[in-house]
Amino acid sequence: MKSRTFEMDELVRYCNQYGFIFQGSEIYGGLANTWDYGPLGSRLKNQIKDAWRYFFIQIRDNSYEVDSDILMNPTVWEASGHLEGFSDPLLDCKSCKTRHRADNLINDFDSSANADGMTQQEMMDYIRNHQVPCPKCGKSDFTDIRQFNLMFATQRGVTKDTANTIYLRPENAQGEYVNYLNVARTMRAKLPFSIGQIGKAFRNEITPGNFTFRTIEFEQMEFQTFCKEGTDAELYDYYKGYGIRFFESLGLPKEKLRFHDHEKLAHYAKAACDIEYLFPFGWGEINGTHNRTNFDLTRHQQYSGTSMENLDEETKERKVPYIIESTYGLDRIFLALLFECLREEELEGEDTRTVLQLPASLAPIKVNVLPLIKKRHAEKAKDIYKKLSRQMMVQYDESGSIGKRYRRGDAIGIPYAVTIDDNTIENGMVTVRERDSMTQETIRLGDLAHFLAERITPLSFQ
RNA sequence: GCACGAGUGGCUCAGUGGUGGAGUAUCGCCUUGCCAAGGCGAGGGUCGCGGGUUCGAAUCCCGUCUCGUGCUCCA
Repeated sequence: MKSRTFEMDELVRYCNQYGFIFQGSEIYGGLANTWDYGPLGSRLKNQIKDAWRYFFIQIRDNSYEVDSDILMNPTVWEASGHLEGFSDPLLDCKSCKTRHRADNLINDFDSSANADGMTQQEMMDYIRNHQVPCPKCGKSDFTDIRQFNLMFATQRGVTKDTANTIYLRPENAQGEYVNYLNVARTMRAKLPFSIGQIGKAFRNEITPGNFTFRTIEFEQMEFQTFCKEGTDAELYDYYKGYGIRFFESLGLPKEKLRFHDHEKLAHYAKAACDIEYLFPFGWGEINGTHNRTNFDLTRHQQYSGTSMENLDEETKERKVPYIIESTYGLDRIFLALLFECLREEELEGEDTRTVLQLPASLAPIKVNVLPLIKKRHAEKAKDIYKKLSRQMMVQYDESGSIGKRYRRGDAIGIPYAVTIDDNTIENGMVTVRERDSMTQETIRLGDLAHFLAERITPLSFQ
C-alpha cells in the first residue's frame, strides 16, 4: 500500500483541523511562537508524559519525581550562572542590518578600552564618540543598545518600591538541584539516585518558527542523576543510549535518530550530546544529555551557604556529587511522533485515508463506539460507550455512514472501533475493527473489555 | 531582529473598485447491514487588525499583527 508522510504546512493544518494544536490567542491575531494544545493534543501530550514517567521513574530504581515551582528565588539564577552569562548588550547596524554585541565591538576596536567595566550608557557613549565602525560594512550608524536576556523577568509585589525582579525559569534543572537534599532525606536515597520532573520552561529567544519546534514557552521532561565523581562518564554514556531506547519504544525509527556531540559547551557542562530526529525541515534536537559535573551543586553551596556534600561510606570523604542531566523536549517529541505516524494512504481506486498510526498506548482516544444504524442501535451503543468509558478514553459517533466514521477515527489515531448491530442486541456479539490491519472480528460483548485490554498494552523496551 | 512571500466560512480556494461566493467539512431529517454512497434542508464571514483615498474598498495606499521561507540567534 502506498502512503506518504506530511509536510510541515500540512501538519499545522491537520493539528488545527482535528483539535491537536491551535495558534495561541488566535482571536486576537495570535502571539508569535505560542501554541495551545487542543482536546486531542493535550491527550496525546499526557500519554507521552505517562510513557516517560514509566520509563524514567517507575521502572528505574532510585528515581523520584518532583514538581518544583516555576518561580524561584532570584539568587538561584545568580548561582546557576544564568543571570550573569545571559544578559548581552546588543545593537544593530542601521546600514547593513547586522547585529553585534556592544562590548565586543568596543573591545575589538580598542583592546585597552575595557568595555566589560562600562555601563550600558558608557558603552553607547564610547561607540558614538569614537565612531566605532561596524565590522561588516565599516559605517558607524547603530541603534541604541538593548539588553537581551534570555530569561523572562517579572516583578513580585504590588507597588514599585517593593518590587523585586523574579524570573520565569529558563530550565527546570535548578528545581531539582535545590531539592536534592530534600529528596535524599525524605526518600533515604543514596548515590546514585535520580530526580525527574515534567514542567514548563521559558526562554525569551528570537525564534524562527517551525511550528512548535522552537517556542518561548515549552515543556520539558528532565532527568537528573546524582552520582559520585568518576562514575559520571559511564552514566553519561548510559543515558545517551537510554534515550535512543526510549524513542524507539515510542515508535521513532532508528534511522531517523542520531547523536550530535557538542563542541561548544554551555558554561556548566563538561560534555554534551543531543539526540536528533530527522524532521522534514532537517535534523532537530529532541533530547540533550549533559555532564554538568559538580558545577551547579558547588555553586548552590557557595551562594546558599548550605552544604551539598554527600558522605562516601567507603572512603569516608564528603564530596559534592556530579550530575548527569538528560532533558527531553515534550513539544518536540510530540511533533516528531506526529510526523512519524501521520500518513495519507492510497486505497483501491482513487480512495485515500488519512491515518494517524500511533501505537495504541499513545492514542488520545482508544476506542470508537459506533451504532451501525442510528435508529436501531444507538441506545445499545450508548450503553456500551458508557461502560467502556470507565476503563479507557472512548468516543461515541453516530453521525454519517459507517465507513465515514471509520475514516474519521483513523484520522485522529483511534486504534479500535466497536460496531453495534442487530446481532449485538439479539446475541450479544459486537464487531471490533482494527485500524492498522483494517480487519474486523466478531466477539462476545462480555469479552470486549478483555479483548481491548490485551491489545492496548503499555509500551516496553524492544 | 532583518529580507522576501502570504492572510477571504473549520479546510482548499475563486472573487482587481459597485448586493461577499464555490467545493469540502459540520449539524438536522430521510435513506443506508460494514470502509469518506445518495436526497432534502440548516448553521457558519469583524474579507487578519487599524487608519487613509473614494459617492462606494475584500479589491488601491500607509501602518500593524500573525504565519511561512532564508538569514541571525539558540548561553
